[in-house]
Amino acid sequence: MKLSTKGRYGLRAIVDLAVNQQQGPVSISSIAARQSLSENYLEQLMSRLKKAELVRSVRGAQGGYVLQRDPEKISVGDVLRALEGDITPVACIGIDGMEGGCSSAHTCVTKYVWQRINESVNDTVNHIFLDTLIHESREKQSEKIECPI
Amino acid sequence: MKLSTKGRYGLRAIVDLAVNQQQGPVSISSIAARQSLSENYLEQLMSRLKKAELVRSVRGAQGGYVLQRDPEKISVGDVLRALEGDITPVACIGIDGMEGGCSSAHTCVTKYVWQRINESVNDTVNHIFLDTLIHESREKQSEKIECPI
DNA sequence: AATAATTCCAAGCGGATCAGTAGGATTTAT
DNA sequence: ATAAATCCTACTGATCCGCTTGGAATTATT
Repeated sequence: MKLSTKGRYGLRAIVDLAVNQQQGPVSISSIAARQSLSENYLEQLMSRLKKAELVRSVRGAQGGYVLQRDPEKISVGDVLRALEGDITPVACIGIDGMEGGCSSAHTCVTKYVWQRINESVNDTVNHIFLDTLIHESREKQSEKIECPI
Repeated sequence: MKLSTKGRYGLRAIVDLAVNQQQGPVSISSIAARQSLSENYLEQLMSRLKKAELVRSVRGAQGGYVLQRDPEKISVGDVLRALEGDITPVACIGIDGMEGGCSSAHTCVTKYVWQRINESVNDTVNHIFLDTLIHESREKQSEKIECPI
């Protein structure tokens, strides 16, 4: 029931990107440095975010990535689904139609449970947007700077 | 973000157990047969449920397992935690105190997200109890029997 | 035009975890 | 005494995770 590093690192990365994109495209190397992530691995995560049309890339020197939508229009759910592929708790909920090859889908008692879990997770991640995380990030950053020690 | 087969099979198993315990202890072999599970594997799952004091075992011939509490007092959360060990979405939420060894816990922006996901999953699984699933199972069973074909 | 900075792409790889097997020891109803 | 059951531990094959490697393509800067 754990989120993989794709989701964990990737969300941190896109928040970092959102916070730092004022001065133009944000490079993988700068995100990796600030967030202590492997550049090569992060590259693969950005590729997923791009494929999901959450970010846009600028190639060549001084290139990098920019958000493709306003932060208030990108939900954590969008980001996690782009990174993890499918965040349903069991396979039979995720795939439409074939129900994950489960032969007893219509008599399956526990399916009710998995659906409820799935709904509650979706409700949560679909209603947290990047702008909220950005604001929180800015506050924490200033806390850091104002630290008396 | 997937539940392992421990949680999936185990919940099915304990519901099966609850439905069939009227005539005395329910054996692993009978659960395995009804639910199409490996006996040896199921044995390991029952061992976890026993360690968590959700079921009680009766050894020897005609032995098996019985629920240790009333079905309305066993939540799906109890069962899943017994089987999966820890159903928090990321490690830093689960372990008290040390926060999973994360050095930047107090400045971590995404932690807010993981906490919200964790709360919503817990809210869901802690409020579904076995008696609900038992009733549903009985209904589906009778549907099956009444099937015209 | 050359260089350096960058994204893009595909393949490989060690380690961990999962799902299940195997084999036997112990308990107990019949 | 036997058979039916739980109990316990160790092993194993497969899969996935997290990450690395190596290079090709693009483009701003000099």
